Order: sequence, then structure tokens, then C-alpha cells
Amino acid sequence: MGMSDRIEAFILQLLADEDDWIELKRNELASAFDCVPSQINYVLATRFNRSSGYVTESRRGGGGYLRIRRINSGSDLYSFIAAIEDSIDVGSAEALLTTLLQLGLIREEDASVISAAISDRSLIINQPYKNRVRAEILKNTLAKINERMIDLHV
Amino acid sequence: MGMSDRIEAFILQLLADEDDWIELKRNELASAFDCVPSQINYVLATRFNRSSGYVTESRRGGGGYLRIRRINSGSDLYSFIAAIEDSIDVGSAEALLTTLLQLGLIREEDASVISAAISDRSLIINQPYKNRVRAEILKNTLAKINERMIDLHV
DNA sequence: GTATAATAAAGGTCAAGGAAAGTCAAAGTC
DNA sequence: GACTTTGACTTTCCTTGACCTTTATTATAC
Repeated sequence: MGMSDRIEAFILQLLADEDDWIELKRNELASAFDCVPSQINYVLATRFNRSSGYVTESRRGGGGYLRIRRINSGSDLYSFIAAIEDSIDVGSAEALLTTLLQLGLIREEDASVISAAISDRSLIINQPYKNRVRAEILKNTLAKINERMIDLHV
Repeated sequence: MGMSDRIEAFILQLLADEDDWIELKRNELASAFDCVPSQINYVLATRFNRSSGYVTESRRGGGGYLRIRRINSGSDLYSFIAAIEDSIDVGSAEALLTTLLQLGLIREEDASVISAAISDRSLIINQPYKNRVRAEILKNTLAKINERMIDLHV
């Protein structure tokens, strides 16, 4: 297990204990793991980014910190669902999923299942039905996820 | 017995000892057998692929690895996927999802997303296409979940 | 005493280099 | 002819360090 993996595990442990959010000192963490401080940034960028369900804030200067928060992000899938047209091609649909991922509005697991559902491999029917069904599937699955998130968090 | 056969035997032995999954370093293995690293890829591709009942994952870069896992096709989603006919009505599909849930082969989150995708509200097309598309969506989404379950250490 | 300037104490960025594994086609073997 | 072996080249991921920006604290001017 490499250094980045160990740092990731350490942070995950902290989050599991404290749930909600944690605060760290970049320099302290770096010297605890005996690595350069920028390695911490690398770990945050690759493992604690939005599409893996985390947000980080930080502050520089005296008393600076890193804060890592898990987002079980409820809320506004609605506006995106409402914006889906009656028909959507596979490229646009995938782009939408990517956007939602980046915004942390859906999780990677959900995105991959939806992606499989709306793929051309699944929708073995001709146009224009294909794109219409794709739009319906998108709306219904996203609505279901939205429901779940609201149930969970709010 | 050729080199590929000997490497295969070695890996099979490791799997027999450790059952479940094993992790290897491509370069170490190659130098242990005194062959080029890409030979390992050849062995994995020809002897440890999906259709022979194995999956492999890997990671490049520092601390990279090869991981080989046996698919025990009994409790795997795979056998259920294979059993899905070309056409399935909504009742049977829901029943299947319930079964898979009870067996712990899928999670509730996944079930709800799939359920939304294959509902009559999503599949706004006529029979017999509706049931055929439903079958395809089921197969493709479950296959994706199966992949993911395998990726994680199950 | 307040306003400003200097210094210290954080964290951020980015590119270079290294450490793996992947690919693919040519050559070899049976 | 099919399967195997080899190696040059590619891609991905990780680590390191030099340099930058932001914030807090302290020193200085008036």
C-alpha cells in the first residue's frame, strides 16, 4: 500500500469516527506520514473530490486548516430533471450524468447503473422511440434518487 | 510445459491456498519466471479472463498491482443475468429484483434505480418492444453492478 | 492609539521524474 | 496455422520540490 493509500485510509478512519466533517493541519499530517505537504493535496484531489462524495475547504496563513466534509448531498436534482427534454441522445445524457456527478448530486454507483440503463445496448429500439425512452428513464431514475436523498438527509 | 503454463499453474496454486483473491506485482512475477512483464498480461488474458471464471483488476504507477479473483458463479449475479429471457414483464422483473435484494446480491439503492428504469412509466413504447427493452436494461444494469461488486472486495 | 509596513505561518500550484502496468505487432515454436 | 514469447513504446498513477498566494502577527511611523 502506497503512501497516498495510507493517508486516504487515515482520513477515512477519522471521518468514520467523527462523522460529518474533520479538520486537519496539512503540515502536521505531512510530517506524520513523512511526506511533502503537497502530497496531501494530491490525496485530497484524487480521493476526496466531489465525485467521490466529499468537499474540502481550507484556509491559509496562521491557524490555517484543511476541512473535509462528506456530502450525502440531497436537494436539487429537481431543476435538472425538469430541464430534461422529451427526447435525449446518448451523448447529452452522459454529459448530464457527468455534470451531476461533478456537482455531487448523484454518486458514481448511481451514475453507472443509469448509464447502463440508457445505453444503446439496452435501448434496442429504433429512433425516435429510443431517445424518448431514454429521456423517460433518466427522469424516473433521477427522481427516485432525489427522493432517496431527501429521505436520508433532510 | 511452456512458460505460460507454468505461470498459470503458479497462480492457480496461490489461488488454491489463499482462496478468494490474490494480489501480485507484475514485474516481480515476471522476474521470478525470468520472462518479460507483458507475458504476464498474456497469461491473464488467455487463462484468467471472465469466460474462464476469473476477473482481474490492476493499478499502474507506484505501488501498482495485479489482482486476480475467482468468480464463484453460484452466488454470483452472473447466473441470474444469464437466466433472464429476451423478454420480461414488469411483475417478473420486480420479483427478480426482490429475490436479488433478499440474497444480498444487490443493494436497495440499486434496486430502486433499476425499478424506476424498467417501470411502465419509463418504457413508453408498445409491446413486444417494451418487455424486450426491459430485459435488456435489466441485464445491462445488473451486469454493471456485478462488475462493481467484483471490483470492491465483495 | 491607530494605520501601515514587514515578517512569519500557513496552504496552493504545477511541472518534472519515477514507478508501475498496458498495448500491439513482430518473431518464434510446435 | 494457432499459440507463445519478446520488446519497444504508451499510459496511468505517484512522489517530490521549487515557487506562489493568502492570512495572521508583529514592528514601525505618525
